[in-house]
Amino acid sequence: MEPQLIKYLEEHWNKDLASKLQFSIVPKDKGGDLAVNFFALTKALGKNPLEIGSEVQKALEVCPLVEKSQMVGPYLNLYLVADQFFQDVLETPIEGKILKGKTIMVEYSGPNTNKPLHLGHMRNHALGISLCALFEAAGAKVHRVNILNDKGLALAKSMLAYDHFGEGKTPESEGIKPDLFAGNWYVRYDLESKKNPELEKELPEIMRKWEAGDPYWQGLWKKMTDWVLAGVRQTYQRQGVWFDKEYRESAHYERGREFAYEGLKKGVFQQKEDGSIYIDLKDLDMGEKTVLRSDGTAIYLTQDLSLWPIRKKDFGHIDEMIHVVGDEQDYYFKTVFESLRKLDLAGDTKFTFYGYGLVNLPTGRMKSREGTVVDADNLMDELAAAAAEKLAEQGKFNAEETHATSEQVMNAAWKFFLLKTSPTKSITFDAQKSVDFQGDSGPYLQYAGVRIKSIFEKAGFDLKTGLESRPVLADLEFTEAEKPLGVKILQWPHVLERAAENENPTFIVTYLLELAQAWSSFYGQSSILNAENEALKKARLALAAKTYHVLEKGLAILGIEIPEKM
RNA sequence: GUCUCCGUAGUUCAAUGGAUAGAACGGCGCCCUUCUAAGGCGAAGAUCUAGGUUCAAUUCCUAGCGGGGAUACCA
Repeated sequence: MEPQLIKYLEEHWNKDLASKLQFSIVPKDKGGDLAVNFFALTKALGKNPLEIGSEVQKALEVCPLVEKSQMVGPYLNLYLVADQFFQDVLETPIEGKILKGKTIMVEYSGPNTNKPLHLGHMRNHALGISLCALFEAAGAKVHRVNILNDKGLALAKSMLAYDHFGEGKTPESEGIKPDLFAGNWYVRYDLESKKNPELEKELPEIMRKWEAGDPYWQGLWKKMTDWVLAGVRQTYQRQGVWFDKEYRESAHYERGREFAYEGLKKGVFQQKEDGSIYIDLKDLDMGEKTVLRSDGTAIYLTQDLSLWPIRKKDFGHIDEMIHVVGDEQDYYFKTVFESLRKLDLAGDTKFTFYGYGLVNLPTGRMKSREGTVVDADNLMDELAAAAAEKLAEQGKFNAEETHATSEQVMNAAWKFFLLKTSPTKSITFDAQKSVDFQGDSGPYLQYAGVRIKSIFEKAGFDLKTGLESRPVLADLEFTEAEKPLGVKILQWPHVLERAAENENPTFIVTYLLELAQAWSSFYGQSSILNAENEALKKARLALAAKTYHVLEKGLAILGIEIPEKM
C-alpha cells in the first residue's frame, strides 16, 4: 500500500520528497489504518510537521486509496479504502527478497564428541535453525555447516576410562542411547581420577599414541566418537537440525600444522626461540596468538584457520560467514577473523561472530563438574511428556497421534522459549515454566494455527487449495472487524526484512505473538462460518487463510510445525 | 586494570531516535447449550543513577552503580 501512496503523492504533492515520507503503525485506538509522519522532512521544507501534514492531507483528499485522513498530533492517520486495503492484505508476500543474490554460510552446533548435547546446545540450535530459515525466507542461499570437535583431551579421558573399566560393554549391551553411554565414561574418568590421581599421567601417552596413529587407540577413538555421533544425530533429527556438510576436526587438524609453517614462510607468522609459532595482533590490541605449540602440535585456532580455505573450496564464494557460538568466545573469534585477514584469506567475505548469552538455570550457571548440566534429551522427554498429558485430556487422539503431536509441541516449547529473548542476553531456563503452555509460548502459536485449520476442515476445503484458488475480491465484503488483523498481516514483509537485516529471529517471535493475538481476538469476536452473509464469510475465510500462511511461514522460520490437531 | 554483553511492571521478556513504553505469568473482575477455553474481554502495575546531544532518548554519547563473560602454547 505504501508504494502506491508514495506514487500518488509524487504526482500530486511533491515529486522529490514523497518517497521520504515515513509510514508507521497506528497505535491501538488512535483511529486510522496507517500513519504518516513528517519528521524527516522538517529540515528540507523548513516547516513543522503540522504544516507539512496538512499539505499532504490536502493532496490526499481525492486520492482513490484513502477514504479520509486525520491529523493526530504530528501524525497524519489514514483511513484506507477497504477494497484497496484488503486487496493489499490478501496479496501480502510471504517470502522476502532483501537478501536475494546473497550466499551465507552458517556454522552452528559444534558438538564435542565426548558427551551428549545439553541445554546450551539447544539455544545454539534454536538460533542456527531459525537464522538459516530466516535468511532463506529473505531470499538468500544458505549453506549449513557443522564442526565436530572430535579430538582432544576430553576424549582421551573417556577413552582411558573405557579402556580401564569398559569390560567391552556397548550401548547395545547396556540398552542406552550411545552418546549417553559414551558420555558416562567421561564422567567415570572424573570419578576414578579423584580416587587415583595417577590416572592423569596416562593421558599424554594416549594423546601421543592416538596422534601417531596407534591402531588400538585409533580404533577405540573411532568406536567412541561413532557412539556419540550416532546419538547426537538422533537428537539432531528430533530437533530438526541438519547440515549441508559436517567437518571433523580430526580430518583436517593435520593440515593446520602445514598451514602454520606456510604462514611462517610467508612472513605472516613469527617464531619464538622455543619453536612455537604465533601471529602478532598487537597492532589490533589483541596481543600475540599462538598457532603452533612449541612441541609442534596444532591448537584449535590453527584448525579454524585451515578450515576456511577448505570450506571455500567446497562451496565457492560466500558473502557472509556466520559462526553461531556462545558469547564467551567473542575474543577468540575476533582473533580468528583478524588472522584470516592478515593471511589474506578473508577476501570479501564478511565474518560474523554470532554470540549468544549463556543459558542459566534458576539455581545458577550450569556446571558440568557439579553435574548441573541439563541434558537435551531428558529435557525434551520432559516437555514431550507434559504435552502428551495435556493432549490426553482432550481425549481425541490415539497413541500414535499423541506421540507425533507431543513431539511437535515439545519442539515448539523450547524453541520459542529460547528465541523469545534477544540473542545477546543470557537466559534463565526455568523448566517448570517451559512446560507451562499458558500465554506467550510456542504451543500458543501452534494452537492459533490449529484453530484456523479446524475452521477450514469444517468448511469442507483445505487451506492449500484455498490459497491456490485465489478469492476474487469482488465476491468479498470486508468490515471494520477485519481491519486490525489485516493491519497486522500488512506488517509481515517489514518484519521479515528487519529480522533478516538484523539477523535476529526474536523479531519474528514478537510479531507472531501479535499476529496470533490479533487472530485470536478476531476469532473470539467474529464468527467466520456463521458470518452474516456469504460475501462476509468468504472474506473472512480469505483473511483466515492469509493469517494461516503468514503464521505457518513465521513458525517455519523458528523451526516450529503446526500440528493437525491439538 | 582493560575489553565486552546486560540493567524496563512483583516475575520473565518486547520496543528500527518518534504518538499514551508493548506482551505474558502472578493477583483482581468477567466470557464455554455459538467455528477447539492450550482461548477471549476488562481494570491495576515499569524505563538503575547523574549529566549531555536532539524539536523528540528505553534507544545515541560521557561518567557512575549493579550483574554476566573474556583477557592461555583451553575451546
